Amino acid sequence: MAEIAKAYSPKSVEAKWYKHWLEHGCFEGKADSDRESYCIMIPPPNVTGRLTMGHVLNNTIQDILIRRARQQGKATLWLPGTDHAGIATQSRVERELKAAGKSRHDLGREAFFQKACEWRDEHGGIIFEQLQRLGASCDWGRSVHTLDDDYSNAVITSFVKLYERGYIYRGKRMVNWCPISLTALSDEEVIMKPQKGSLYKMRYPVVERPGEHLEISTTRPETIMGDTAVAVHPEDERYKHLIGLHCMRPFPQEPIPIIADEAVEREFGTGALKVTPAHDKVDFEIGQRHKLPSRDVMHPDGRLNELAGEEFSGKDRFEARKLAAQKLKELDLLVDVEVYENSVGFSERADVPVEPRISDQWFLRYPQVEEAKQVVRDGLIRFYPQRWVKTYLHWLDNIQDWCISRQLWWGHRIPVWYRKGEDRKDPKHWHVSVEGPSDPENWEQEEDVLDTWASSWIWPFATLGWPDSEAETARDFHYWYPTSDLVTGPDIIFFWVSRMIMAGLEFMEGSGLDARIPFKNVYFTGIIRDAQGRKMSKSLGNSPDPIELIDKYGADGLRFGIMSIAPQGQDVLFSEGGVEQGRNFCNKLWNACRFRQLSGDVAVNDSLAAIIGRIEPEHCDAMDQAILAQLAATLDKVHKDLDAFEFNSAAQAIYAFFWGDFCDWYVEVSKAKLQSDMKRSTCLAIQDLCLRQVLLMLHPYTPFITEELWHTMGYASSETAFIQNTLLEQGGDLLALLKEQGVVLNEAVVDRITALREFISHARALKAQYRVQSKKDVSFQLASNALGKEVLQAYEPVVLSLAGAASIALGSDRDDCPAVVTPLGTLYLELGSSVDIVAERERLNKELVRLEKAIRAGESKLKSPEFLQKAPEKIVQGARDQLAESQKQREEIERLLSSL
RNA sequence: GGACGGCUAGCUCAGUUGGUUAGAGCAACUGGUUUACACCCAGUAGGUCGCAGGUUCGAGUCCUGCGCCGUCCA
Repeated sequence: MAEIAKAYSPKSVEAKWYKHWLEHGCFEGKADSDRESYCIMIPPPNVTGRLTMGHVLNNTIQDILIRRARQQGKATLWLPGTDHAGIATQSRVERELKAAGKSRHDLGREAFFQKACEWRDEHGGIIFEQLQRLGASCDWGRSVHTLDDDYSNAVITSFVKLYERGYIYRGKRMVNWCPISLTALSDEEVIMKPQKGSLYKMRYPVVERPGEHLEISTTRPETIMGDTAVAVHPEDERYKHLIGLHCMRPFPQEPIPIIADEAVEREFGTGALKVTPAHDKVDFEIGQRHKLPSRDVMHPDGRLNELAGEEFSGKDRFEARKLAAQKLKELDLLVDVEVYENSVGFSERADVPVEPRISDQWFLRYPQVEEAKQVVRDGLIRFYPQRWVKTYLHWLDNIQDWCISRQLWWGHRIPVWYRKGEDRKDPKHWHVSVEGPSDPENWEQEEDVLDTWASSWIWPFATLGWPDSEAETARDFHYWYPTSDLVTGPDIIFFWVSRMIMAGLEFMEGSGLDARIPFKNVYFTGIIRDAQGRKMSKSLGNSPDPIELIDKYGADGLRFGIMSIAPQGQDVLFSEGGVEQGRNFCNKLWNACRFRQLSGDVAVNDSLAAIIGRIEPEHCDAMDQAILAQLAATLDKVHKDLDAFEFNSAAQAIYAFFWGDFCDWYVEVSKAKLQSDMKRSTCLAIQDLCLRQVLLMLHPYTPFITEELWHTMGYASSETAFIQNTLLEQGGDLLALLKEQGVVLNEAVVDRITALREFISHARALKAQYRVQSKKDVSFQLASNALGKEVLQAYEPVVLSLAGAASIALGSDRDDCPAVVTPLGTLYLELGSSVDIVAERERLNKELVRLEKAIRAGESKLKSPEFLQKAPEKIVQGARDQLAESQKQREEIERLLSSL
């Protein structure tokens, strides 16, 4: 056994073990038909991304799950990977080009793609190194990127299959258009934000009735030029007489019909709506119903075009808004402008208002919608916390077709070819296949690429080789699929989770839904926020660099810290204090092991049975039994919590046992016990046992330090016997093994030790209150009850050392020293000087007040016949016992007070 | 407008089917070079459980209404 340093220094330990683990293939997913399979697919981070606190939380949880699965003897696979992040990556590369005075069009499609690949290769993969620093036990050899050849093939195959099955169509539709990225976006990529704007009230002359006007409200006067009608509600008495007439669009001047449509909100503005089918979703639908022409007055980049008229052509949409308002004023058509707040959709990536725009796009009608609802509703897939089920089902109930095409060059190019010289709109002239047409010279491929999410929704099976059956065999597809748990944020429940479920159900074969679902449990993490509850963002500069935190506190410290402050399913308010606590915890663990080493060499530690074999039942006293019982209870609690994905509850249970029960109590108790030759070896065996189980329980949270200590403490049977391959017992297993050894835990023992611990606390408090230095051994006298006498006689050395006492004499009542009522009797502190009567009275009175309150409550409860009649016997008896105890203590305190 | 979540000690949060005197960590305060650990030890203080009703022998916990904060959907 090696010497252990005084303070834990994570740096070298972490690097050393990660290297060992990789060298010995610890994380390789190996199919094993004798064992249950357990598989997690990483939510692929952006290939050029850097580790964020969100990743830390998310991946620590995944690592906890997979490491625990190993401790349960399962065959495990945690498959890592990255996605190409279409818009994000493309705009980064374009920005770089722009700095060099070029655009992607200067390069051309092929060269641009090449350039983007280079950029990706240069900046990519860093996040993997960072995840390794965190200790993530992924099978790196299986890493997948969404633009890998075989993954791309899977993406294209999925498109072709869906097309063949009739789910995909091309159409000129209203889409969310990003004027910066120049691409369509899906509804999910649009963020609604409240905006302060103006509501313009203006009047359009009614053509057929000179002198009469129709008042119209709009927030977007810059689209006036695109108006092709004015709509009112058919039931609106104010306007009924105008339906069928025309009014004059102010610029460019042209009569447009006044129509009736139920989509018009009568209460909004004046109740008359200008209809611009090319620039608004609702207007587009009205236009369809009334066969109105579309006037698209905007360029893709948000500048107005020629149709808008000379004055407006070339102006940006926001500039045009001002200009249009001004022009209305000049024409004396502007009635009023009021301040108005409404929600405006913003492009998630470019953070500018999206422009509803008509364009040719590819759409997907979602497959397997009903089945996707069913599998979650019926619990084939479980959500943790469960409440997200409602959000999920609500989205599926209101599902809209998915715009899957993007006007980008970075991504999977849609596998559709158009016959040269023919009408692209007519599917008769299309070729849709994975390989492409055999006579490519006669065809032009679709320019658009697929939405990144349309490549990542097949992640759970495309990473395992689908659709290539040879690859599936090589990667043990059928062993790992369906995967076990998915860990992700609720913000991508629509983007990703629901879509993966539909994809799994659509593409996987198998009779039952349970064979086709992509995963069985979904754990939704919270969002990491700063201490003020704000989201972490680059612009606020409030997101700490996890790698700096690892350098400062160690990966284990960061992991344990974040897990103990992360409430279940709620957002996490990050503060460095939590990480510091994690580091401190690791240091405490380190020192507990170090102290164990300083206490004496161990005999045999390399199996649980061997350690238990060292316990001599006849020397296993109440304190030993109590800590063993607490250990067994903690094991059960940790298993139960982790089964329910309650990570911080399990962490707290381990913390409380290790720090509170083991270090603060049992190790302190041991210091006296180790003096006794008789008790020594049993005590050390129990310490070894506790530490071993603590290391095992902790290993999923803090893999590095536990592996290190596992070896230095001799728990490993060899260099390469890693802690991850040791099964973690249930409490019952431990009790059974102890029983075989002849150690039977008496339930009452824990209560007795609790009473003893309370007694010690009282003794220490008494000393502290009288400003006696805690190290100074003082003399006590105990007017003991039966329990006190027994306990004191049995454990005198321990009690003396823990209370910091030179002696505790059994005696009778005193009236010349401060006293405290304890479960073992009334304890007197011999001061040698006179008692501060005022202070003592104050102290005792306070205690008296507390007791009287409890007694009043107890009495009134026990006076109520209904309580006695209706409450369970156990509760009634408990109340009686408690009241009796309180009354006894009150009498004692009253006696002490009167003797002062 | 709808849905969901939160409101418990100065701060962050536990509190599982209603049951004995509502807990922990951090911060604060007092004292401490104990046979490991100051990244530590001992102790003290701090709560009308958001508000108002209701059900019940008994409510932080269940029901109803309201308020504030947050998220998502329209």
